[in-house]
Amino acid sequence: MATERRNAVNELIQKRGEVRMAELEACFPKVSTMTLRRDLEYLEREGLIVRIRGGAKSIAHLSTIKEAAYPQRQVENTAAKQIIAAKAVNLVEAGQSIYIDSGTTCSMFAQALPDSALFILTPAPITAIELSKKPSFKINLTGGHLNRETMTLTGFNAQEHVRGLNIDIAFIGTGALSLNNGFTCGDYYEAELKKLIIRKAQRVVMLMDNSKINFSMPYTFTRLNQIHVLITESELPDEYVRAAQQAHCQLL
Amino acid sequence: MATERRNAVNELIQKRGEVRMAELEACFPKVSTMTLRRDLEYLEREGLIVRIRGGAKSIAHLSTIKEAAYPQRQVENTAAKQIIAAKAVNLVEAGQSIYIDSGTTCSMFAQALPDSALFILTPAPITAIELSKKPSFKINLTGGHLNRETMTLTGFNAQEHVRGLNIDIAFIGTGALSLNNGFTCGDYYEAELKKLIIRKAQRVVMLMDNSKINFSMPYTFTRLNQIHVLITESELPDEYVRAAQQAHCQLL
DNA sequence: CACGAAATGTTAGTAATGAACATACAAATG
DNA sequence: CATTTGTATGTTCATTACTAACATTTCGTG
Repeated sequence: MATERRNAVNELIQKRGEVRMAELEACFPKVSTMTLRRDLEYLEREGLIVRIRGGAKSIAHLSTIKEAAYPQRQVENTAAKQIIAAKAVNLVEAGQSIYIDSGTTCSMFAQALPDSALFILTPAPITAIELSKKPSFKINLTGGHLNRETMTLTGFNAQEHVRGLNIDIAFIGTGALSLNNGFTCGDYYEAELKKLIIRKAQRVVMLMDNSKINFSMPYTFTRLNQIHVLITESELPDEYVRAAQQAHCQLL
Repeated sequence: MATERRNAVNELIQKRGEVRMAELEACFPKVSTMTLRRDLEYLEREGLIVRIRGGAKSIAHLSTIKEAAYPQRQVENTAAKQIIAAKAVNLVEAGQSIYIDSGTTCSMFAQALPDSALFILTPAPITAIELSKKPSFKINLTGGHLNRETMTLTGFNAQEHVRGLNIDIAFIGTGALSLNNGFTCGDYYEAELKKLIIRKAQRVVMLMDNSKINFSMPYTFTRLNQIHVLITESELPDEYVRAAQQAHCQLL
């Protein structure tokens, strides 16, 4: 039957992410190349795959949504963010209830988490979708208005939502850090949400790559003395190390 | 400069979604085909595009995330759903406040909506992300627990959230329709949310492809007499047409 | 200025593709 | 029951797009 084979072809592509024509022919020796070609044509029309020269790719595999979501933003400092994510993962224990903020650094941290029993709250739909691939997570989105710039949910509803939950550890991202203004971000509502989370969480962990240092953005949402751990990819400048020590903020 | 041109090529692809080699050559007459080819190769390695025979596509455009999210689901009826979506779009007017349910049919409808001043509430993070590409929309997510099976937000929080909002038109999807059990779906919490929305909305529009007819799923969430419009891709069987007439439900 | 490295251009061979036509089979029609 | 229609498939073949390999230019750096 035609549709059975098509589904089989589709499944194969979804599973592998990408197949060459030759592989397909090997898997389906009973039908001709042309038939498989036509199957691919069909699946492409259905929006399940893209045909590339010599084979086809699964669209699902391609859409590691990052590009879809933060469109114009450059892909910067991936390496640094990976380091930060790796450090942060060690702070989490199975069974905990954690909050993961929006932003690329936090999103990488989310992806680095091992599949274990965790309750995860996040205001980032993209992170939620990524997380949903690991079946042990219980995922909760804050809800509210979706801010296009940051792909973050904010506003009255988001805050209402958070009030009823308990958070063991909050992993927060930041737009900037300066000695004068502390941790700052560019959106009022996001700042408010961060403040609320920081107040509610047992433990607050800030994830920040060093490129954020010595800048300020409009809204201060916390300072070194209110957070418990600050994770960066490498050593901070001396004045920040001193400030952190004074504020009893652990550096990782 | 090489990087400038690459960025320009990338932007062009991101803007158009897809370009043919010939178009690229027309846009960049100063460089050879081969250079453009190498640019595409580079952009592909960066994860920004996929090269297809004869040109390239933007990954951002492809990540019509639907498949990323409903992974295992079989290939179904895209054509039918497109027809339904096209019909439904006509019911919406600028300035309205609408609810868009989760599910592939509703998601296609969402994508078919023209960019106009609309307040849109949805329990589907995927739909929210899709919608965020159209800048005139005000997008609101219900929040709550993310159900992996359906990629839908449900639960206490989602319902709390909805209570405070006013909806002009609700576009609802369904798992099945039968004469005995009415419209049914497979998840208790989703059924509850749908019920609530149907109660709150001024007008209720059901989007359903005909393959859903004559089946039942565990939870009934509404019946023909509670909805105002039922949109399908083609004529319904006679007994359903009669039932709809009796229930004063418009068929489109 | 000279040198190597990177970017670009040129060419030619090849492999993938799609169009056109042919066949087989099933369903619909008379 | 014969005929028609439609769908799925196979086969062939010309076209085209692609890559690899090599040649040339441009650029940056000592």
